[in-house]
Amino acid sequence: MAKETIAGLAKRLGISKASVSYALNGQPGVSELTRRRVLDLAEELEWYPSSSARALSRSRAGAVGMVLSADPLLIGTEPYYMGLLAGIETALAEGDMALLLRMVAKDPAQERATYERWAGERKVDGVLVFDHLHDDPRPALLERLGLPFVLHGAPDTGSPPALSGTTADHGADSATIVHHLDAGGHRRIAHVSGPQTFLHEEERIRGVRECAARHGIRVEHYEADYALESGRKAMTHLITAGSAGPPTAVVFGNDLMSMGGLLALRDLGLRCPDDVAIISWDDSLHCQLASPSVTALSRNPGMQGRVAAELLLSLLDTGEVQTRSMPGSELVVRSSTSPT
Amino acid sequence: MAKETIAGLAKRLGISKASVSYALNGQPGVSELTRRRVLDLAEELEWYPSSSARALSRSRAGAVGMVLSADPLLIGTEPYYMGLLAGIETALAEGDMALLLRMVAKDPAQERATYERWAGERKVDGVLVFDHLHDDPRPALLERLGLPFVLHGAPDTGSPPALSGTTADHGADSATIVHHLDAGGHRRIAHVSGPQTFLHEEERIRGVRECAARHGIRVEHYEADYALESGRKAMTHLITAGSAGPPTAVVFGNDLMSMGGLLALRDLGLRCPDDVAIISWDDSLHCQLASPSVTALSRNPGMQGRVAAELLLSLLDTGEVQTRSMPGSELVVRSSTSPT
DNA sequence: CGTATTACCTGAACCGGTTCAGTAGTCCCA
DNA sequence: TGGGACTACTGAACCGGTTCAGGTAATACG
Repeated sequence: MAKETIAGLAKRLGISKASVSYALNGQPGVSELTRRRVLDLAEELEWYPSSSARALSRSRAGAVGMVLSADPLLIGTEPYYMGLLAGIETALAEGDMALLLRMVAKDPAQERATYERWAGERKVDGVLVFDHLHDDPRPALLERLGLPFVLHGAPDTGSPPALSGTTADHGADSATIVHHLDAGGHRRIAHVSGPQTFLHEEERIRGVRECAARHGIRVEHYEADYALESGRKAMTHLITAGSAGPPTAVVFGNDLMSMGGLLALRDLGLRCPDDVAIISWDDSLHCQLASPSVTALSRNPGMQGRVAAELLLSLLDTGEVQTRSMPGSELVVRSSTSPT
Repeated sequence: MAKETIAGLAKRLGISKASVSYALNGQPGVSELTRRRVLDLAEELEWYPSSSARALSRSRAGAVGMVLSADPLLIGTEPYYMGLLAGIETALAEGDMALLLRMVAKDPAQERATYERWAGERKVDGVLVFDHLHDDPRPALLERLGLPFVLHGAPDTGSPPALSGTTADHGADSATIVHHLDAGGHRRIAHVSGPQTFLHEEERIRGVRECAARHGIRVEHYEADYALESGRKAMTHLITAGSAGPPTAVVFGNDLMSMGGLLALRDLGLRCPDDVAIISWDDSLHCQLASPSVTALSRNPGMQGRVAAELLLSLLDTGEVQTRSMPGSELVVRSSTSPT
């Protein structure tokens, strides 16, 4: 229990520190016999190498960082993040990396300051970046800081890729959704997206617009901010601010907004799906529990986190910059688009 | 951008490493002039001290750990954890501590191994422990490992407290709930709790039983496991396995089980609250969105996390073992207990 | 005026690992 | 028999901070 050190182990075994180190790290330069003796002793003493000493001499922190930059309110209610986190942690644990988590209010300056600090202190070996923005300043910043990173939801920039990241086929997702609505006979739909500063929203908007055009469906776009209330407001606006007739179906950018939309319908005395159908771009327990239950695109956040983390690990390990596309999302059809 | 070191700064300024270190850490032994020069240069160069070097020489990791030990499925759906995390992170950030997060399946051996590893590697300065168990082996383990910890939901062990932790007044919470049901005229209620291995569940069960007895209310207890399905099963059992008449109100140990209960009622063709009222021991968006919306005890997980983290910080800082009781929970009355 | 005190500063040791250059010893083969 | 190659091992430097035990020089005191 007294804190042993490598020097201590060496003395006990009558060999040098160097040999102990080689033995522990599976490096050549020691006989099998010596290696066994070292490993056995380490186990017997329940000894582990000091992470800080190791980090110092290897100039490697043994940890990756992740800044969750969102409204504290949203963080607490958005199940997507938890799933993502779980996936990330699982992958990192397998690669023997620790996860440093930092939550900041939606404030670019704070996120930036965190990266600068982490890079300066060499506290993390790399970071996971989420929600790629239009003209995102973060890749350039991280590049300048020399901090390796993986961009979750990166643009597909051809090969070889310019930066490491995961890509999702938003066009295919859009098509899945629009096809489903088309099959349901909808001719006037609305798309309530998150902020267009997010690159993936831009792609989704385009995807929906183009696919709808091909099917001769009129689509109205409304920009909101992922919060429950903004979904409610969007729906109210779409129904009451009568442009050329209200939509018969509304696609929401996440589950919370979908819930808001549902509430708005109830307040307006309209029925879902009979009067207005609803689709959520994100599945979660909320969609299952709502009444009516909400048709949703299941994106498997756990898997996404896992893949992103694996990319980062291999980037740190081999320096290999690569992108990986997410497995296609699956549409879970529920009552909100199935007229009775 | 070239990675500066303390030696580099010292050379530039023509002074010794020691002086630079003293200046940076606000320690005596340098003139105000020198201190300013050092700080200015550090800022100009965007220099930060290497965390691993600092950790090594101070023998302090600058991080605290937290093991989230739960079903991956539950972690992803249970909003309580996210709120807790957000609170913890906020407090830690203010104290300049990093948060190391580790998620493991509900497996005591893995949690134990994580603590042993962290202690051995001196990777964290302390840990946050959640969900105090009956005969919890963790305090003794952490004591043996010499790892300071704060127990969230510790028993109130008089003064001076034996270990650092937060306490909640489960008796008062129980009373709040039972009073509300009593006022609603309920005479036969059921309490669907989480596993009794959790100390707080034990206290809740006792609290509900005793308070109900004082009011002449009959209470039936059912042990479940926090999952949606178990709530559903519990409700089904309570209604159909007719003991002396089904309850007119059911208290669920968390929000997920409450949702399950609601689903079961729907399946059984019963109406809430007219046939059976529901109260959740945990508030969340689910309770607000459900139809009917569910009366819930709001426990403010963010605040709880914050307090726990602050306790740990002060324990690490001053070594002071203390307990702090959580601000009382508040009952948010909604439709599920308000007959129309 | 001599000495004790203080303020400021420095060289060197230290934290606990990794790693490089170098030293024996062994084996092999011409 | 001698030398090249290989294996097993070691001492010491190094990573980048912190901290301790002095050492000046200036100031205070009797």
